[in-house]
Amino acid sequence: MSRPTLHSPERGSARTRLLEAAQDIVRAKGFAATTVDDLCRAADVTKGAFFHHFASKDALGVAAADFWAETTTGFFEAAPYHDPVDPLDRVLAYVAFRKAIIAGDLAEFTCLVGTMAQEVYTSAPDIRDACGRSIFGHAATLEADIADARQERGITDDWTPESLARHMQAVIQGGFVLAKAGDNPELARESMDHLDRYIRHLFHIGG
Amino acid sequence: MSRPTLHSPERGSARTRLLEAAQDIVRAKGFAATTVDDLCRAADVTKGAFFHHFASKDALGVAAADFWAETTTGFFEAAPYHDPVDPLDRVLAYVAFRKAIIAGDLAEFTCLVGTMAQEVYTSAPDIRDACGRSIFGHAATLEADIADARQERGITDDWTPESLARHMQAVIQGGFVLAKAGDNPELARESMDHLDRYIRHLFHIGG
DNA sequence: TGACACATACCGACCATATGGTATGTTTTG
DNA sequence: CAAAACATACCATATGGTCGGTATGTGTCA
Repeated sequence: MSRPTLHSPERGSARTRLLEAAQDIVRAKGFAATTVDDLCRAADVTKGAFFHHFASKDALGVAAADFWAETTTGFFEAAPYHDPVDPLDRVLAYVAFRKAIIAGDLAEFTCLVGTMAQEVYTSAPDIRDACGRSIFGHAATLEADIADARQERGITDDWTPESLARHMQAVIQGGFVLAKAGDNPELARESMDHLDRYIRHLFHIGG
Repeated sequence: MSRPTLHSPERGSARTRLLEAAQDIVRAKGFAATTVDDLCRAADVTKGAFFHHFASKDALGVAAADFWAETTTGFFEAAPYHDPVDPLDRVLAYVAFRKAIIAGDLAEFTCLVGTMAQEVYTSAPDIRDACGRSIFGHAATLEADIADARQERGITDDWTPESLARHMQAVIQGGFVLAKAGDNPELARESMDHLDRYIRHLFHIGG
């Protein structure tokens, strides 16, 4: 779905480099504060190339959100948290994985689409919707494991797999907000620990 | 601490009107996308007045975060969730209160400092720190009730009142992010329900 | 009491520059 | 060769910020 130009969409094209630059810069400065020139400079591309590939700055925002969805989908599909045979173990392994990849600089592990959605949700509905597709699409990938775990463990409490999957994303996003506000990644990990504990409680598992 | 000018700091001054305008506009458009002219127009104030009261746009950002901390502190102090005699009931009443005030437009109930922190955490450390003070200061107001509830209920599990208080804020902030991304306030309420369930589990309370 | 010094609050025109976007090329590629 | 991919110069405007000026107190002292 990566806007496959007829010719060569191979890695390293100007379009791709711009989208990759957007991931880094927008996560660090936000979308509005990121200028077209910032992106061109980082991607080593001229303005003409930028507007050849994107009709406007907002159009790049949409494309960046879509690109983020693609890359993260691939990243999470290849992650090792799918390995356990027990579905609940897979869910808990997901949380552990999300916690484990919190490392280095804040802009390296926080979420592009969560950041953008906060900023532009009212002024750029197109971007907001693209961010929404990314977040909720990712949440949906957790539903099957949660549903299987529910069935396997005979859980009948009144919460749904869809709802828990979304809540997990909310905790992750909220952890990022606090980590940024406190300038401390540990704050994000802390909330993941609470999320882990919550899920164990939901499935009646001791510490 | 509201910069009490010697003369008349009475409500309705240009400075206050600008800070109130900032609450509305920044929550809707984000800080970077909010222009000084936007604020002056909304506050019915000239640019001269703006830069008389604030040395720069960033300085207004800091003042807006501080102003937010003041107003929300008063708002939550006056809220009814403090009434229950049982400390755990107060904690749960807080969550119920946070859920209850989710109404109307997204920009009306979402958090100014959470939004700003996400945007400027790296480009404007002063604003980020002011946002952090607001968020973590508010979280701290919950710690006493949580600690009392822990003691009263004989809970000795390995989580701290400080940590839970922060996690509660993370869930709230994350709920706002999802509500914006999905353009649906119900998504924020949904996470509050999970938070309520988590706290009940932590204190070994049935549905 | 009145006049003077002084501070604060506010006004509105102006400025330098940054910014998104365009027009018109030139180069590359299938 | 034709179309896509890029480059360069340029434009209109938006934007943060400045600056000189005015109006309204406020304290002080003769």
